[in-house]
Amino acid sequence: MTEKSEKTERIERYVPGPIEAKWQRLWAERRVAYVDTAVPGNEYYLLNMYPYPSGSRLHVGHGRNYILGDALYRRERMAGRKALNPMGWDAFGLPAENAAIQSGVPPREYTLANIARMKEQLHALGCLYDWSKELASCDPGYYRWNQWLFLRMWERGLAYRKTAPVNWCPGCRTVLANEQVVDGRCERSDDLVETRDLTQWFFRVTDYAERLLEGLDRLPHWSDRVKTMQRNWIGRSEGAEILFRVDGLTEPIRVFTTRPDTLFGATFMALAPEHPAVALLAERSEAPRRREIEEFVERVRRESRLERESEGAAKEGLDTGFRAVNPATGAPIPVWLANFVLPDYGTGAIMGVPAHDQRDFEFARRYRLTVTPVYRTRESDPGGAGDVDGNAMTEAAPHGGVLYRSGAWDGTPNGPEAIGKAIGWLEEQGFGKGKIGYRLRDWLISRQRYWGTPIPAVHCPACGVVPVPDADLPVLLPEDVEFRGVEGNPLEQSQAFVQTRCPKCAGPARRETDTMDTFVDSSWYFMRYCDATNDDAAWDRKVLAQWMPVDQYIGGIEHAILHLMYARFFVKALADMELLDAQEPFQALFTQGMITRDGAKMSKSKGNMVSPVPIVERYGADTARCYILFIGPPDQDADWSDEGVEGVHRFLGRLWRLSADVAETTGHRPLDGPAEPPQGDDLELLRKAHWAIEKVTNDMAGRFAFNTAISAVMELVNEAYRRREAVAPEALHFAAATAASLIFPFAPHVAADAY
RNA sequence: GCCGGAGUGGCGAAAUGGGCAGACGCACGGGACUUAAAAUCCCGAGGGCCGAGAGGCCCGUGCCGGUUCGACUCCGGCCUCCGGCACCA
Repeated sequence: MTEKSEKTERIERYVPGPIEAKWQRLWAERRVAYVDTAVPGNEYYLLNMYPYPSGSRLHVGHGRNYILGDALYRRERMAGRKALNPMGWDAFGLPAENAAIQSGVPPREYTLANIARMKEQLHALGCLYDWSKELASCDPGYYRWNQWLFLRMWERGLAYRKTAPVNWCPGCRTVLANEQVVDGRCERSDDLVETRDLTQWFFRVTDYAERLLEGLDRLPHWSDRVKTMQRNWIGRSEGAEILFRVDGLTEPIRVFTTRPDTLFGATFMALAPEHPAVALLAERSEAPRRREIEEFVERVRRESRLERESEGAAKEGLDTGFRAVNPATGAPIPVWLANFVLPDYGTGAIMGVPAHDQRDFEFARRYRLTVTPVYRTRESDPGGAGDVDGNAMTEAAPHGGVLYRSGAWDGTPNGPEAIGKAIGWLEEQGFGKGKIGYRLRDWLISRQRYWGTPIPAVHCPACGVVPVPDADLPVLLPEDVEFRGVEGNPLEQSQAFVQTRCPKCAGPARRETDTMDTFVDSSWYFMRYCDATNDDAAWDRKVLAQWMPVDQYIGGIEHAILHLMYARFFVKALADMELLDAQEPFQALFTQGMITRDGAKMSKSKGNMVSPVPIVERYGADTARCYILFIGPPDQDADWSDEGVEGVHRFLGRLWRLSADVAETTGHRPLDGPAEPPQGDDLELLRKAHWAIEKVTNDMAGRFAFNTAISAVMELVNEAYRRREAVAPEALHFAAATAASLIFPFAPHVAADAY
């Protein structure tokens, strides 16, 4: 081989493997990502949503998430920020338990094995984390504080038990939060969800409904999309609560309505079959009617959520025979049971105004109830003085026109004024008051499963439900449990766990066997990272004050409601307890788009997961990283195809060869020493370099337009490479150095090597 | 039904405080290097029409209108797709 071809050979061959191994080893050895969180100054807290280690393989969607985070993290480091980038594992949850049933491997073992493999893959992608702060929610050192925080919630009345109809998934044999029921089916197993009565633990999220809603206005760096989803979920509506006296009952029945102004048109009342007053009404009825009521209640409750809540479902009702009094007209109105009245919204009882509400109208027509319009418009009343015939209506009249048949409110135009008048009158007369209703319901956190944080409570026959004292934490998950997939919570098998002493009276007692929803674990893990090795407390408030809120949170849109709302609730509740100072957990949120495969979401069960590992093996981590960022704007969904990988790899090869060429001709590597100012025609290349600096800076700041940032560096490299024989070595030197710096956050290994 | 987002070449996509539409990349075509291949490099390309050629003309950012010297971008009205909520009183 001649000397020239040897040089050509060396320069033309970009072999990422050894380069990447070298830099990854150096970064790990030098612990470059380590941050002493107790020392203040120029902090930047970047966070990726911690992964659920359900399988051993990451897919390219995960990859996109972590690469995005790593790129931002490295940019902030380059800008001189003291950047914290921790990683951990959302390690509790049902799949590990199901795997145990199928394969006999204990959930802990299964989970730890998955964590080890996923960690390797993150490492192979060149993602840099401060592993000294690693946490796993299944570690007693973590869930101990989960239990501790639960006890604080309990002390404040924010954790409580109640018997309630709950969503029961027959497949998972556990209850689900409302949020985990999608289209009447279990979000995870897809089974039809049933309703069961169980005594369960709840967090009182509804106490924070208003603040969760208001807080959204102070989050300018969250997308409208996510904020809208949260607003819809909280579902605020203004209206009034009205008391209706019912013959035969001592207590009046409360009704929630957004249209108290139509009270004069309320011609019936309808209760949800689950309404507590229904039992009393049944009790006080004669035998045949009583049986009818009981049968109706039974029938509706047997319907699945899906059947009951689907729009086309027939409106079924039953006249209880009881009469309530319309407080405005003084007239008796019938009290019905109706399947369309939901037990857990408003008060579980409605006033029926068929003339002005389509649902009430349909119900009234079916059961021949009176329809009394109280608004008249010009169309329905051309003469201006006549009556609107309720019997002739074919659908509910839209709100409009002015009130009539409404006593002192007559003539008031439809709108806030009419509603205000009605509320004023109700309050004056003691018949009700203005009220704001929310769709949001309390968070059901009990799970009848093994692989979760045990709820630290003891059931004592003498003292009732007693909290486990802080000093006795953690309540450890027992190991003597077998997973056979039989009915019931596996935790109940462990006698050593279940049989205990009451912390209050020391008498024999039974330990609570419910575990916590894993969304509890993920509602505060970002705070634990800041003080991850603290054995005396969940965190030190002063340390936390330096790092919270998280500066930039990155994750999937699928967590737009559940996780993000619960985490916000935790921060607000714990701030009220003076355990921390932040009011919101995440200053800025970036939700990246999903990567689909032929339009379908990637999932283990569908078997359509694409792993980034083969790309790393074939082309190196830098190519994999740049390609995954290059496929499109990161906030947009993308359908996976690896057809463009070669192009990105060619680009990195050109950059590498360019810098090797510069080193060869100038005797330095591109970033060593200042170059002589280029002159003449070289200015064009210089200008291109400055253009790229500006473009990459703008694209990365706020916009997260990594695809166009990379394309700008491509342009710079292409131009420099094309003209490498024609321009002065100094100009080439400058262009190569600029390109290496700009590409560093995306392709750190090759860039570091070019330095 | 209410709310949010999107619609641009063969494909992924650029360009929005209004100013050359299609940067960058894939795939494609032509060429250089090579015995050959791989690798690498250079050139071409939205569609249509006219021209031997250099080149020229017309059309073109989901549809219809509007504002403007000028619109992918702003305004009005639709269509389609994606996502959230929904018998929520």
